[in-house]
Amino acid sequence: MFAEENFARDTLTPCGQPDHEDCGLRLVLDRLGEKWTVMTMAELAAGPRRYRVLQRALQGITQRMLTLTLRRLERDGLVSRSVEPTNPPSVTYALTHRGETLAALVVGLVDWSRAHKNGIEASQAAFDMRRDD
Amino acid sequence: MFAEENFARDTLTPCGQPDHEDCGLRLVLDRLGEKWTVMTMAELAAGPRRYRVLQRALQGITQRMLTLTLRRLERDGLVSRSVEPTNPPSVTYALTHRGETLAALVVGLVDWSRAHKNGIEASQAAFDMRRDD
DNA sequence: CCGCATCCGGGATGATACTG
DNA sequence: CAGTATCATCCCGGATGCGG
Repeated sequence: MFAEENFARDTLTPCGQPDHEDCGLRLVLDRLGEKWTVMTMAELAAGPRRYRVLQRALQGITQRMLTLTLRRLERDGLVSRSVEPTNPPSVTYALTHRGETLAALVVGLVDWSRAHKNGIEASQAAFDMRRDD
Repeated sequence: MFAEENFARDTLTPCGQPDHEDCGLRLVLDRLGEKWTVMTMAELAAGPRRYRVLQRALQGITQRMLTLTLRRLERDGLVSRSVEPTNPPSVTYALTHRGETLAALVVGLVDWSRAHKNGIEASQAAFDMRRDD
């Protein structure tokens, strides 16, 4: 009870609860941690895309992973999937409103990554230097 | 140990394509995707912490994962590690300036997660419903 | 008190082939 | 074009024990 009374954090702590799992963080982080999720959302942030277009844009992704990634995003209500019963069928994916709000944050991460790429690589190199010597 | 466990090997995806700018994104996303990285940064965002304090705060983390997480953050120049040669030794971790700028974005994700937790769970339930029928 | 090493399993990822 | 299905692989991360 008094063991962890040092909880003066107001905004930053995940949830301030003993159990961090239920703050919903994992719900998002696990998805974001998947290999193609962020890049897929970034691509969709530019506008709706058809399956094949996405596959071409996300160089290196397999059909299986693209389908899997889109399904999970759809399940979370972040992406919508609309089928036009033409021949051959045409499936278009787009961000939902919820997806767009998350995508906005994701874009922040993307920008940060680009801005700090060199610095991070330098830090890593320095760190490895110190170790390998 | 860390050098041989190759951190840098598979962090870069092909991405040699002109259209997509993901190189450097993985550098950050892979780190953020790790299970404890975000919560660790969130905890450190509230102020410097000693090893044992972190372990208590991040309920459920093992020593191995805490050490691994901190090492990787240190390698990226996001966290600093300072040892005071007291007896027993005292090791304190803190966010670097770079780490603080990233932590600010991470906080955005945390807030977003909390705000959308219920909505996401509802979407998932609805999605699973439709599927099971 | 702080940190490192070994063993191991599960799940995410990948490769390939096939279908409406 | 837009997926499924199956099999193989690989790495994260958990449990545990040792060492400074």
